[in-house]
Amino acid sequence: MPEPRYQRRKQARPQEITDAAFAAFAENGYAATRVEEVAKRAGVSKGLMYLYFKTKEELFKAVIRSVVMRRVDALIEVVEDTELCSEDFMRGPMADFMKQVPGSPVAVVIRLLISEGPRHPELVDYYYENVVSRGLAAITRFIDRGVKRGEFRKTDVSDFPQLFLAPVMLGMIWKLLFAKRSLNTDKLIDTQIDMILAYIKA
Amino acid sequence: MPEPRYQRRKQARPQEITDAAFAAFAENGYAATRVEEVAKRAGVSKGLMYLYFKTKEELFKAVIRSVVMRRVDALIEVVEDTELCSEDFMRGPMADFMKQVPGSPVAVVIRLLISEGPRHPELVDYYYENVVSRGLAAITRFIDRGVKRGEFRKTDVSDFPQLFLAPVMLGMIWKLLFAKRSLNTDKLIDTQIDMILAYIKA
DNA sequence: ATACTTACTGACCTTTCAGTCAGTAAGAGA
DNA sequence: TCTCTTACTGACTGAAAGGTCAGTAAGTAT
Repeated sequence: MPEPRYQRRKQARPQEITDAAFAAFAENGYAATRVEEVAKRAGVSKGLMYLYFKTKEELFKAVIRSVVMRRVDALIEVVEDTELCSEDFMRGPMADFMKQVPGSPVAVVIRLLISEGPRHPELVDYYYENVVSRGLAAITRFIDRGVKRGEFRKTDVSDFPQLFLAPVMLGMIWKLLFAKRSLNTDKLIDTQIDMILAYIKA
Repeated sequence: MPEPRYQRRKQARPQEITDAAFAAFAENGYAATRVEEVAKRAGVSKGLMYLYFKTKEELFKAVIRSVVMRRVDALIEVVEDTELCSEDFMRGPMADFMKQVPGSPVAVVIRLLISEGPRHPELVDYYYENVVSRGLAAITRFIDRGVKRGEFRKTDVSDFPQLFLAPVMLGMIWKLLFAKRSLNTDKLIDTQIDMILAYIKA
């Protein structure tokens, strides 16, 4: 009794392929990754790829979307539900969240968007609407709440929630490019938070 | 008397080709740019490309190096030669320098390095040694000088000159990806400088 | 003018890879 | 057990693009 050459798994395939593609794109980028390589990683034939995704580009979009889907709401929920005072929240859960981004799949998505984004504007829009925009809005709400509570002064910081992202972004890029020149991303983020607090505390 | 079909310009060619390649890579990225396209922009035949650069990859490296060469020393000189007090310097020349980076060729180089860097480690090293490392060192010296003069307190900021780069980096990425969602990069940078100053002033 | 060197051209070769499709076998249904 | 459906395979195709090279003509020396 010969063991079957393959199993039919219509339901599970898309995820499996998407995951394999994510790993491959993460290592080599979009252009340099061959569809056949992804197929191999997914334990599937090249032909099957085209049953589930019409083109390589469709696959790419699916990968981005699948990563985005998974962990958009983490920060937002935490921000809205906390009972800590604003300073403790920033130094605690928010700092933790920020520190964990540079090593996460988000970093890979950013890299892919930087490389391929200009030729996939709808994808960039999608990412902006679903991640960036909502994340920034959450931060702004948090700051304004602090102001309303009398914990923070009214400052420019409400208009530039990007000040929170900046060290995270830098940490990400640093890790991608200069992995071997170590940078203490955690401490960098802590210092930025110290600075912001010193600046806005009432 | 027919006008000549081409001119011989052995001396000038490399620059011309490099410039054309920079423009093409800036628009479409490395992988999506055809060598023939670069040749066309440079007003040259495809064959000639391979007389001056052995492979497309060599051309890529030459492009990065040529951009890096041109304007490394701008910041560093200014930092060393100024006679302003530290705060005025940060709000003046330093801020100006930072604001002008996101729209400069440096941004393109960063984008190319993020996309292609992982497969060209020597190039990343080259960039790190010649730009990043020297830039950071200059900032650190500047901060330490301020401390020595009694203008600044001794803080973590000396260890994280990246705090100055962070908003610049974010501004760059933002411009590359979200060009149409405007962000006032200048004000973002000013605010970061305000924060840093508030944090470190003696 | 003439001969000579070499920067330059452009047609061609070769490889690579996205995308196709005729055929195969897993597994559900009767 | 014997269909019958369809998820799946893998050899193939066509095109795009990196790289080559025999030939041409711009410029130089005599």
